[in-house]
Amino acid sequence: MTEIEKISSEQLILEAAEQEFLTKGYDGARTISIAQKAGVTHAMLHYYYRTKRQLFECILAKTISTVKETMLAAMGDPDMPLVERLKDGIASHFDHMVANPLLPRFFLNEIISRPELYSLLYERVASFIREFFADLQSEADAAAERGEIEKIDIPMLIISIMSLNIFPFVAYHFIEPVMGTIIADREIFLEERKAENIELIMRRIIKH
Amino acid sequence: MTEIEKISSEQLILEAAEQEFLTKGYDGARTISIAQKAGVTHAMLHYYYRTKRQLFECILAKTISTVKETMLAAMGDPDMPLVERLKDGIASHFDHMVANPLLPRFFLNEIISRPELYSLLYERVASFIREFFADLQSEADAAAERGEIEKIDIPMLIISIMSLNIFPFVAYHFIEPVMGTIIADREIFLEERKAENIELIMRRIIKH
DNA sequence: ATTATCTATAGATCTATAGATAATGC
DNA sequence: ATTATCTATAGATCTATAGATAATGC
Repeated sequence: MTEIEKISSEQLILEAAEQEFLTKGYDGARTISIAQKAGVTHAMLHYYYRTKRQLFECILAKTISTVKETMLAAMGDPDMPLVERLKDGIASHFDHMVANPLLPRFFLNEIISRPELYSLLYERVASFIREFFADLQSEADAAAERGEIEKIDIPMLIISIMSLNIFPFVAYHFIEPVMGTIIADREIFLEERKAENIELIMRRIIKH
Repeated sequence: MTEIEKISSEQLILEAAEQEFLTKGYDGARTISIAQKAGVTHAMLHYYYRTKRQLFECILAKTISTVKETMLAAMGDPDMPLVERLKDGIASHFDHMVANPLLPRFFLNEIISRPELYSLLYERVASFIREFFADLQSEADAAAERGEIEKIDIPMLIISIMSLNIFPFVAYHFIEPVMGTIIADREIFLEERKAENIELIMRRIIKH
């Protein structure tokens, strides 16, 4: 067999499952559809992953590690000056959204709205998020003290950044037709949107 | 019977269905759960609404009219000066979110991700949204001409406002633990959040 | 006489498994 | 000998309906 044909059924099922779960959610996903997409019989799915739930958890694990990478990227470089660091973090975070446009909706629906899953995730990231916030806040306080920026509340600022960066991907289907020709080219729109988000946050913190 | 007991089964089912569909979505909703919540036998649900789908469409109609009201409120008073009008519109929109916190997620998931439902809704609101945008844009251009505000692109500004106002409700369960004590009191947080969103948009358009 | 409600069950749809058969790696 | 795959079907879960019975408004 050539290398190209060598993609295992196990892998094909995983990829099909990712697409199915990310677009339809756990409840809406069908194991039969996954098997069809993967081009294998339905029984194979159970052979490799036993249950729909276990297959879902494999996808879940993938998304959680992607989200962690995104969070890390969004933290920017601690050695940069605060304002540059923020610009950089916002841009990186936005780029991660572009690379994984289906993740936000999936994540908000399947993890956050299920207390058992969410508390599990939360335990893993809580401490390092708190550290990150404390770090940023002290830098922000120092910069404000020096008169470089407005006095800002970091948690509030982060919520603003997340709102601006994530919402367009959760609501893209809504935005697209309403905005009309402005969104004719998705790539151009996303570049403009990224710049706009940075502009908004910069104007919020720069002294006037 | 007293007035209090007089709530019809038909109405009880509708209310239970609203809660079920809004929290679990169409796929996750169970007609049995709805009947249990309503305190009637399962057969009653089919007696009044025939199918799960038809019951869902009743709820859908309610949410669509609520969303329309929200949009109208968000447009603010056309007779006000632009800056005041925007402040007012943002605040009204946010208040509508507070009053209907489950709607954004439901709307984004159940309507926007289903092309057939979305195109139906879109046809109804497209024209009056376009009018609204054109109106705002010409006012914004005039104000920019007079040097009162920055030159702004209205569709982009609206996306920013929607992102900021809607995201906290889609992601509240995520925000709550991450932000920790800041969100100890939901009402206070939401008031602060509303003020912050207005501040962000104002700083974006005011000349510096 | 019409409307509302209940019990019991059919029907439809998915997930999961059993058991036989084919393919593969030592 | 183990791993992969297929067919056929069991099992579980929901939605929907049939048909009998009770409540209600003229």
